[in-house]
Amino acid sequence: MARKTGSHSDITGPRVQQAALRLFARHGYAAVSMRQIAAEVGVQAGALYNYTPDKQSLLFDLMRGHMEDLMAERAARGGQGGPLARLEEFTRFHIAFHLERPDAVFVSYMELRNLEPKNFAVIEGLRRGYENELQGILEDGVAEGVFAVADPKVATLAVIAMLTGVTTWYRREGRLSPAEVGTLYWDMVRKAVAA
Amino acid sequence: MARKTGSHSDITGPRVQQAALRLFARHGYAAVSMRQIAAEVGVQAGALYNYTPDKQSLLFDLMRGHMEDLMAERAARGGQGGPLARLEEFTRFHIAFHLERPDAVFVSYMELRNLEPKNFAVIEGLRRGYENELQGILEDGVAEGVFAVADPKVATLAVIAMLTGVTTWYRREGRLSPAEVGTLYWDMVRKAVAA
DNA sequence: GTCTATAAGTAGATAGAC
DNA sequence: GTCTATCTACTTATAGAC
Repeated sequence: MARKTGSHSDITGPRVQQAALRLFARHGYAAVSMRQIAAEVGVQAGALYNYTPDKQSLLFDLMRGHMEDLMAERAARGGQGGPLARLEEFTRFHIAFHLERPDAVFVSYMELRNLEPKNFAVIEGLRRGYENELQGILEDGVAEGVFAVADPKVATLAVIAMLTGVTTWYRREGRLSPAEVGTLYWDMVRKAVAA
Repeated sequence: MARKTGSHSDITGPRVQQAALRLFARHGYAAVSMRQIAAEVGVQAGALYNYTPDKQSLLFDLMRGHMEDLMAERAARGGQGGPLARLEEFTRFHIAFHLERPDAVFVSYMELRNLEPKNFAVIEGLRRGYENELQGILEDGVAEGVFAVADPKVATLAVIAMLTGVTTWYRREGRLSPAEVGTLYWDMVRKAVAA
């Protein structure tokens, strides 16, 4: 099927997503208007509705896409080796993945409140799946005696909070490379759960 | 000076703050209207302007109050003892203080984007002062050889992110008391920075 | 101190021309 | 596919009666 003259659908669509992500990350979902997004893309507000049924879907699609990327990359790596090796891999992966997508991370952690209940349930399900991966590693390590954590669930949430916090201060122009940051955090995670 | 008949200033004022805090925490600053706050208090929207010059001041006063409470309570305790004792005190204090004020914590960490530049600078200054307390403890411990942290600044931010993250999952009705949570986190912090 | 009424502007979303 | 124009509702903030 030949494309119609003047069709920019395959170009404008991704640009709408990018503009929304950028603006939601900087100012917050509720503070950003459809007109602002349109201006960033370079179209009028009405044109946005060729690419999204409404503003809420724009937010939900961004967050679902981010979480699905996260899960897909985890699945691709698969946990090889013992608990210690898997924990190191998880830690370095989490840091690297999050430092590559600061806007998506920010939106995914800050805008949960602005999801409609049904959409919230979907995102929460994906997040829970990711957390369970880490919890499984910690529980395996405890069973083998290489880790000592009094409460694997709390330890999981504590480690993820620590790792994700890196996005609040890391700057690409700063003194540390993502790999160096990964090493600093791995050192702390390793010791925190050590037997 | 006798109070005028019908004056509720000393009662309504705090109620406005409480309602704003509650609603900002649940839905976000940008998503909450002055009418919603007024409805929660039980007055009309116009009456709110007897207590705040504008919506932005409402947010700023809440955040500044929270940070000043935090700094005041820290100052009152003062760091006695060696680095290990001071770190334990800091950790347990941070957990307890944050679990007592979930709404204020949530607003203070989520709404930084919605502060006007001048207000943002004030809050950031207060936060920096708090972080410096922890960084000083870690640096003292490294100097004495009781701690081993490759990068005290990064370790400070990592520990604070881990501790503050407790507010995202803790529920009063849950299986753990605040003191028990404090002990779980202290165990991880202690090991994470241990020599 | 609180009310009602209102000003002046912006929101999300849609209709129809091109 | 994008535009202009518009609908309806809501926003912050103020003015003036009581």
